[in-house]
Amino acid sequence: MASKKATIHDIAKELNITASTVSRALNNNPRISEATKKAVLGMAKDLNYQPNNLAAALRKGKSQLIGIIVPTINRSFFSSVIRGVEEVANKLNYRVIVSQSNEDVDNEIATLNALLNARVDGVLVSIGKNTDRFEHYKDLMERGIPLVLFDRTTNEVGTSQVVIDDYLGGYLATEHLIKQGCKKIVHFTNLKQVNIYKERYRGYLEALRDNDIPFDESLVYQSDMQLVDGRNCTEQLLASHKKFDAIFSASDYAAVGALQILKENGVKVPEDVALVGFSNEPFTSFTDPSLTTVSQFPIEMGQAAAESFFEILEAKKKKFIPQKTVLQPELIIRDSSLKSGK
Amino acid sequence: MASKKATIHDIAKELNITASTVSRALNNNPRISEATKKAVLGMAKDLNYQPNNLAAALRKGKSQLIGIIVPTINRSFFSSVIRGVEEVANKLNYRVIVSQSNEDVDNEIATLNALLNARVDGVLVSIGKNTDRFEHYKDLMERGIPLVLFDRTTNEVGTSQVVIDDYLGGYLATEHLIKQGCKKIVHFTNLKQVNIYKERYRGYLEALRDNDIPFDESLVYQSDMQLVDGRNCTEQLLASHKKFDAIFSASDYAAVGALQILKENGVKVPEDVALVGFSNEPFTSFTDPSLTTVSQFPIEMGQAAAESFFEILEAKKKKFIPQKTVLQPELIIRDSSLKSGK
DNA sequence: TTGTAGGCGTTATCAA
DNA sequence: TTGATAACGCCTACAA
Repeated sequence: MASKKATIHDIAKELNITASTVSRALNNNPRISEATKKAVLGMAKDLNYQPNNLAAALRKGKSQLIGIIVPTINRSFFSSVIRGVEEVANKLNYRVIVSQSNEDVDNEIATLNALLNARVDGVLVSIGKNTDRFEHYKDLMERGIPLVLFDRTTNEVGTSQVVIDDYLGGYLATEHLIKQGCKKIVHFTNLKQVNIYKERYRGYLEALRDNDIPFDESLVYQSDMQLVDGRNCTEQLLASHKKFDAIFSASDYAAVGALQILKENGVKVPEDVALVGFSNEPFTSFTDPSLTTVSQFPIEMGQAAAESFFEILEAKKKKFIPQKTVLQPELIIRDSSLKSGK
Repeated sequence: MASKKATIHDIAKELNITASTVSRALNNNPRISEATKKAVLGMAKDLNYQPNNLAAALRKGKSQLIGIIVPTINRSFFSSVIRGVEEVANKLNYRVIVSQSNEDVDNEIATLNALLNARVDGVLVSIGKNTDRFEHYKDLMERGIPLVLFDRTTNEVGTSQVVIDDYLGGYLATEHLIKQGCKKIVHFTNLKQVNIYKERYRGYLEALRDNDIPFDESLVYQSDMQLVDGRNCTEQLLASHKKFDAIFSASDYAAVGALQILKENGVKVPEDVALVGFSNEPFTSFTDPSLTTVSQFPIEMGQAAAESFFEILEAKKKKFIPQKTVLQPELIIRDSSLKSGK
């Protein structure tokens, strides 16, 4: 008896009641007797009833779907964030649709529209590196669709954000290197793009100042912060014959690139040069030496983003004041920065 | 003028035509004049019309949504597969919903039901390690809902599958080690669970036989194949004082664990022991030495899975014969297995 | 080529 | 506590 799917009408017919009653029974509506409720639930099971969320969504004007846009899903950090969102969302009977922008603004807009067409109830976004237009997000706000930005955010759109304290992360990393006795600390960063790097840089500067270490601008290298960029910057660094005893890279990928070049050139890590990355990508514990880095607690970030989303949803009718949730990062100390020996 | 969302009725009203005409214009129905079509498209743009896919889905009985279930999203391999699926799906105006089973059967069933409630048009699944029941998938088949299994599959459910030739992968890896002069090749595997490991093991055996290398069962170590398992197995291996000159680990994670223990014990890789992993996880190019491994072309696998899905969808009315798509793996040779020196 | 009418499955409103 | 009715936005026979 596969036949067709059972609907609330089928249940109603069997029980000689109406669909509205069935609907109420199924939705824990208080205006229903225990007896009929029990009967309905039993019949629902018998008929293997599966609610059609689509119909409910159409009627209610909400889909129980949350859209997430990330630059790329293929990155431990982002997939962990997604996982965090799912954990919270699933508990509240929401599902998650994921799309990638591939760091492209047009793609970001297209994918956003696709999500809207799928009638998501709201969108969580980590904006792409090159995104310089935000009209599509402002539109969203005007249309009253909940929007939460996480990790890579902007203040241009007046909505809730979830970030880690990148400033603190940069500070902790730099301070740690200073405590290891480092005085000439190179910094790899990318100040032209998203805020997160600027904040980490600010932490770096502040830690230097607090410890009376003179800032040397020539020790700051800017790039796209991929592995290959870390390699290139380190090669330039070595070729320049500048003195340095540490590198704080605002990206784990660039840090690994640095590690490779240093080793290839016989520079010992951490003995000659201490090294710290940022993000706690899984591979940082696999390198030799393992890489000191800063954990951003991606799962917690996802959870916080989801919670922010639901807060907006709750507050929809009242006026809502956008919140900025700031998570604390943690320095994960591994071998690449431990001068004190084993 | 934010007001409410425009519907086809709004467009119709503006143009003094009916909603059905608008619908036809919007859906490239041939029964429409070029003139009205142009007018409708123009007005749609003016009113910033966004189609309500929900309503269309309800009416048509299909949602343009594909559900994907993976053991964990936080794994380069799986997230790349998802990306591959997205590429194909998005082109055909389908969206993707992702869920994780976390390697748990009950979770797998729950998540499957959630996807069905979201009225996905079909499901792509990589089954969990511990999944030993398949009724929920058989149900799916009976209900005529397209199902495609990928990577971790089973033959218990008569549906299309997409896998790589794990046997060939195991063969290539082992053969490569033999060509490097290795004769005592340890194998890390997990034969109690999913097929993929059995196939890799079969490739290992066959390569040994083809090259007249005697098989020594005591060189096969079984575990859960995580990093820590690789460490444990390698410690046991060293403690046993067996002679060996290579390790072929059916998982990159276990291979990295092996690499760590070997180095900690002063065993040189590749000079003393050559090492090959499996999956081409990104970190395999970051280790020192970089890790020889087998690429499974996850993006291509995702694309193939999506294509299989659409084939089933197309053929829905006719009888459909399940297909097994087998992708060819590729050996990625890096430093960890190159005895011939730099 | 266009219009009419009905319904996809559910829920909200009103009345009983 | 339950029933009747309409509506969410769209698509599709069928009729014109």
